[in-house]
Amino acid sequence: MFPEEPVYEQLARVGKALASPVRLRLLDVLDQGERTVEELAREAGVPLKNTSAQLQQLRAAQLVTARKEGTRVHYRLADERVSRFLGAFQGFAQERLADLRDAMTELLGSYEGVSADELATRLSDPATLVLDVRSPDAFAAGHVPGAVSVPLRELEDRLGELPGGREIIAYCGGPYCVVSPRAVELLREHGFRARPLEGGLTAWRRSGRGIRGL
Amino acid sequence: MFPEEPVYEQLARVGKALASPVRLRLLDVLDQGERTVEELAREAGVPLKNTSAQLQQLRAAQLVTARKEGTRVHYRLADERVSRFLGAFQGFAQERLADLRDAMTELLGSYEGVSADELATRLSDPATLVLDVRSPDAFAAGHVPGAVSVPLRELEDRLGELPGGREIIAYCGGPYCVVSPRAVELLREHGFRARPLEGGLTAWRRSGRGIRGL
DNA sequence: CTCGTATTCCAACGTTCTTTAGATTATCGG
DNA sequence: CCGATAATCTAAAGAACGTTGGAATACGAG
Repeated sequence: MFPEEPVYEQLARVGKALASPVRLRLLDVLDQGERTVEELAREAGVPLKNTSAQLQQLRAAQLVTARKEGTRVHYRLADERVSRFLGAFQGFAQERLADLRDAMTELLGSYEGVSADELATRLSDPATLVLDVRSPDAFAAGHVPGAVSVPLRELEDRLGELPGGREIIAYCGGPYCVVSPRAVELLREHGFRARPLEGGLTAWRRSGRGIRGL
Repeated sequence: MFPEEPVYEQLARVGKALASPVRLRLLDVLDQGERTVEELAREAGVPLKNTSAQLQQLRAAQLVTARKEGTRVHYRLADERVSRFLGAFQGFAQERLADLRDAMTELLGSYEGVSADELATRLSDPATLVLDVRSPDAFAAGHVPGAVSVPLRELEDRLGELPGGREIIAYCGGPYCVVSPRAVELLREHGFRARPLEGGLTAWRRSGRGIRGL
């Protein structure tokens, strides 16, 4: 009577993949670059067993692919279109749910961010310092060329290393990462001029610009 | 420790809305135009109670809005962006899941369809007949200007009414609607030249062209 | 005011999904 | 070959979701 059912069932497979906060977060981490299961679990704050289980589902929905190397398995988004769709999905959800926008401003504050385009033009400007405030591991896995790695944890102690006068552009992982706004807050309290990169490293990657591994 | 959680929870709300075959089908019907709960239930082949329950969820995710008129409630997609996103979602799922493409060709056959653009140019061509093979109710709710309503059920009996020589473009609801391919099959068996409209009335609507109510 | 219709609310059941513990596999280094 | 590590598989408990029956609401017609 309703032969379309299998088609909608297939469509729902993709929807289901996007239906869990844990999976969405894993996708956001992977959108910064390839990661092993262990790295993913740590960066996303999800128990390892669970991380592995959710990755199986993402793989079944063909959103990620795995590559085995020795004893560890590296996951990555299946291709660039997944990244773009993820961006569209997040944008769509944001324009739709006021609660989501509220949660974001509460989380991220309301610093006017720098766009990926603006960052690109500033890269060669000696009056700008680009600061990667993620973990050293994340930095090693891929970062904006020319960025300096200072994990947020160490930032307060290492303020002396930073040159005065230059404007600092701080970034972290994805569009919902809280780290760079925290860094900007700290920097401004100590008299630096600082702004966060809008959308984090993910936005940089999506804008088609290269990242540099270590 | 991981303050981003509420944000991902909100994102997942939208994902969850897309995680059920029933809801996806309801959205596809609504993408053709406004419908009451009862019409939706009938067109989608879902029990009325369940239809209502699922609509509550779609409303909570702000994908649809309701408008009360007398004793019945008319639902529609919240705005044009929902329709566009739905198209992107379906396209993304199709390019991703081979199983989905298989289910589609099994369901729809492999007639080369007419694009909405092509249909637009053909509308004024007297050598073309545009055939709406959906139910009279659906036709009344909105159709391609100039289209003739012949529900698939009646098509075989009314073949005599159709002019020979003209090419027939048959359409039904959304991209996964089986009705127009069936109609094309029937028409070709009886010697007519016929092709389906790619993506159905939904594609026509999305392409920004008007539809005519009754 | 009462009745009938369209829809929603509430509660309950069954199913599916998430999470985690325990066992298992695969690979590397010795 | 043995032991250690990374990841997965299996199974089971718990939470969330889909579905449906019965009651409730809201409205229009008479």
